[in-house]
Amino acid sequence: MTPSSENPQDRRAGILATTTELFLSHGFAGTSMATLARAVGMQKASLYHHFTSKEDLFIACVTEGYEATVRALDALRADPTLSDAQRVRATMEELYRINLETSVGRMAPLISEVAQVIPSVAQAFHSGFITRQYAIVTGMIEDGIARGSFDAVDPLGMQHLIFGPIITLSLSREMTAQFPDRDTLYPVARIRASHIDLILRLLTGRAVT
Amino acid sequence: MTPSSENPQDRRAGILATTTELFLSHGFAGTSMATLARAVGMQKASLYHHFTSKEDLFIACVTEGYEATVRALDALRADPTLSDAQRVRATMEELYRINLETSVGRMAPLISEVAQVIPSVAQAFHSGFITRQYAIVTGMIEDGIARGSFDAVDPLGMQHLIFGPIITLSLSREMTAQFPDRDTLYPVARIRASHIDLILRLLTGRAVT
DNA sequence: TTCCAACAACCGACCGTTCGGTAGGATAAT
DNA sequence: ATTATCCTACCGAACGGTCGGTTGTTGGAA
Repeated sequence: MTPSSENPQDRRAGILATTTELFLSHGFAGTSMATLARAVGMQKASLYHHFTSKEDLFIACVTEGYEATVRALDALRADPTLSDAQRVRATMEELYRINLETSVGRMAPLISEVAQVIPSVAQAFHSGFITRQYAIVTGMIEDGIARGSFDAVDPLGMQHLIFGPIITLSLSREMTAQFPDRDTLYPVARIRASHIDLILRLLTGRAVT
Repeated sequence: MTPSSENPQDRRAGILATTTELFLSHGFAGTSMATLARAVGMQKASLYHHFTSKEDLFIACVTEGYEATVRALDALRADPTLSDAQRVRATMEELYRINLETSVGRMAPLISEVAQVIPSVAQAFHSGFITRQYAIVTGMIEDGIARGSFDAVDPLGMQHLIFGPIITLSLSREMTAQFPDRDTLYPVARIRASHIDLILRLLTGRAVT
């Protein structure tokens, strides 16, 4: 039959994008290969032509795609045109975007589901995505403290104070995805603004930049 | 065969405790009724004698058990022997216990997995557990502000700053449950102490009680 | 330019296994 | 004798995965 469309690189990316959405909404065990194949417009056997197993497909969904997000954060950390407070603000806005709007950012609950069955994917996700995000932000705060821009706060505590509300907000919105009043329960813009304000207040002692 | 043991109330609670652990570690779709039955020491058909369906069993796991946890928080809020700062500190310590050590506190990722398939359970969990936790803490902060004990911070922002790191820590520890260095990556006692300290600093302006 | 082997992509049909759930009988306490 | 509890045995459906075979594309030899 026809190669269906476009170039093979885009095809693979398209399959991953579609299947990732289904994994996110129905879980790993709750999504069958037949369902995935139908969603990308092919038969199950054809999907097995592209990926050797369901596990292989899932690992590809998780690992491919977070490289770009981490690079964006690295760029912010190295940006010399920003003040330390501006850098933290811009980074937090990017973290909200990554963890609420990209599929890789919404994958943490999914990873915890399969962590016991496929331990390697938990390792890869944690070291490749989570740890690197943490390191960038923690380094940013330590830089600010060293330069005298920030108060001498505990970087570990600040790290959890920055990431905790963002990741939990992502999880809360997944959990309430089909609630009619989700945006009232969890208003992203207002929560983000308040969060950033409070963090900067802690870092710079009262000033809101 | 014999009624196996003890009184029927404890029996049901025992079944729920065991199956909840399995649901938590392998997900809803990833845990079969046969596996659950074997874990509680009976045959699948016998488990169906106690619960009419897998969904029924799961809903019981989620809904039964969070009443006690919410009552403990209510008691803290009403305790007149505590200062406002002490009350927040004691409440946060209890929140860490609930969300890290009790099974109901670790269920958020599980709920998000089944939310699309069983919408009612997401509704019940959210209104019966999440919303009530939030309301207690938010009310506590508003009380403190009204009494002049706390600075005039945004209660919504504070709510997310308090719950976010706790729920995320719970999720992170689930995700890294089988990592050999989990307690080094996520040292609960140190994170909790730092978290409480930073929250009180925001509320009382610098003082650490 | 033509031909054809090699190849990636795809399909319908099928494999053995496991799924959630049910029927009917055995056991044991009351 | 009744009732609650548990069992073995079974059902149709769905699961992950494999099979042999068909199609369009491609590139090099004639």
